[in-house]
Amino acid sequence: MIDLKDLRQNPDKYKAGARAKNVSVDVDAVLTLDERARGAQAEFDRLRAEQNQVSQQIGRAKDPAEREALKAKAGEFKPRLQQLGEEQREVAAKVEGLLLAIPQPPDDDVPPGRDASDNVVVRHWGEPPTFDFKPKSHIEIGEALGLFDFRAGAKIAGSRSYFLKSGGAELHAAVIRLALDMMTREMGFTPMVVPVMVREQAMKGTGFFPGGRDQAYRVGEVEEAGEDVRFLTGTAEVALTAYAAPENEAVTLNEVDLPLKLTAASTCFRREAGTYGKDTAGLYRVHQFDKVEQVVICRNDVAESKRWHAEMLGYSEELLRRLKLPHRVIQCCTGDLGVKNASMLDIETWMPSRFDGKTQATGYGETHSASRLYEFQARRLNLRYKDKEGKVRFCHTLNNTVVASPRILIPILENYQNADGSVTVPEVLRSYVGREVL
RNA sequence: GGAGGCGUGGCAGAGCGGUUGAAUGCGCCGGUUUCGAAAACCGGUCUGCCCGAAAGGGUAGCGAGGGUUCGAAUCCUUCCGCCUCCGCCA
Repeated sequence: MIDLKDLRQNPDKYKAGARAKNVSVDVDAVLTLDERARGAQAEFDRLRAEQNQVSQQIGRAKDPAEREALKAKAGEFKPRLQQLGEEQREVAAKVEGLLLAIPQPPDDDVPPGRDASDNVVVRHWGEPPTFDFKPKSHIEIGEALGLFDFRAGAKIAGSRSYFLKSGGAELHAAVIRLALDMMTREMGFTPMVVPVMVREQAMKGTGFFPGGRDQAYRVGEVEEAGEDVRFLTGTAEVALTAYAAPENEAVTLNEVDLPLKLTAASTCFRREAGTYGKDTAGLYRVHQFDKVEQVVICRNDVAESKRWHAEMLGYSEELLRRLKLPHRVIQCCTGDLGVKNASMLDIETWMPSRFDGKTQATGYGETHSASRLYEFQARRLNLRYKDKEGKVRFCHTLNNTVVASPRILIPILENYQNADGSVTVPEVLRSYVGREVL
């Protein structure tokens, strides 16, 4: 949610922002409607003030006849007030609806571009390995070693489903555990176990709805709101970010409480609607996976947000360095940001099976995504804190993947494969897996 | 699944149709007092929107939404949450 006041003052900023993000919105329509809503509100307030005065006289009046006369007088305000109230409510709801769709303008440091092809490589780490044998894909490796079973997955749960087995399941648990341990023991994040089935309000508040409604699985038998309907989250970001937000208007946080550094491993559910035919084989694009997510809720300070963004990106890079997986950092261009981000950096990890043998860029697959949202989510969630001067302000929120598995198993299996078909377990995972070779 | 109760400011807790943004206590901030502190005393202490340069004023808000009424924290209604008892299941 963007700031309506700011939209009034700087409409061009938001028009340009939407254009840069390839989102079409009618900013002027919002402003026109907003003006109407405020007009109705102002008149309502004025009339109401008059009515209140008369009403208070009724309370004080002793003489019954006088009371009746005053009642009649006060009653005259009613129809007009009702009409104005209705108009105000109606128009305000429309404004709210439109406002939800207006994207957060990209930050100045985001390169302009149409889509993912205009993203900018920021840095590389590690050299893609060369093999003196014909390297296999993770699918071939895993099937040969009995690490997973796609046929059973499809039979039991449909396409894009899988079973992890023995070494595959162990490797999966190991990366999740490694990531959690690093974030909590070394980076000072608070470990959380969070709901993955949430109310619509949490999805809206974190900015996934209304835009991403078709990406979420809905749980519950009844259509009507309030009747046991929940949504499965596609990331722990939803619960972790909404965690600190009160359901009422009350301020819960104080500046000294910030920053909140939260991490959670959670199962993530994604419908992957509109991706038919894309990455259909293997572990790359699946409906259900586990992910360790990091969320930071900090003070309303652009410089601090930027610092955290870089910091959080660094944690994920650190994990990949420990796993010794070659990767590169991508600054997403304006057109690739989505509605809610001010800036987003992805990490892509080397996956030999994706490499076309010619263009190196083809060998990298997305494994991480670090978002900087400023007030966007906090406004929707009403996530606020009291600063040192006692002023109530919206928090800033950020999030980033620490690791998502089984997707991360693709680079692990493919980069660590041996000529004999076995896979060497990365050193940092050995204590978790309990052996050196799969 | 059935029956009942509850939801008020940072916290505790009154109010149950009339000038109540809301008594009282605690906490917090400022002041007086003190060599300093405690205690005591005095004052202040919510948020959104609108008007205003500001001081200030108007309006809305007592879990959330809707309704009744000249007027609602107080009545009705739907939803959300919590608690107690019974049933069911672990």
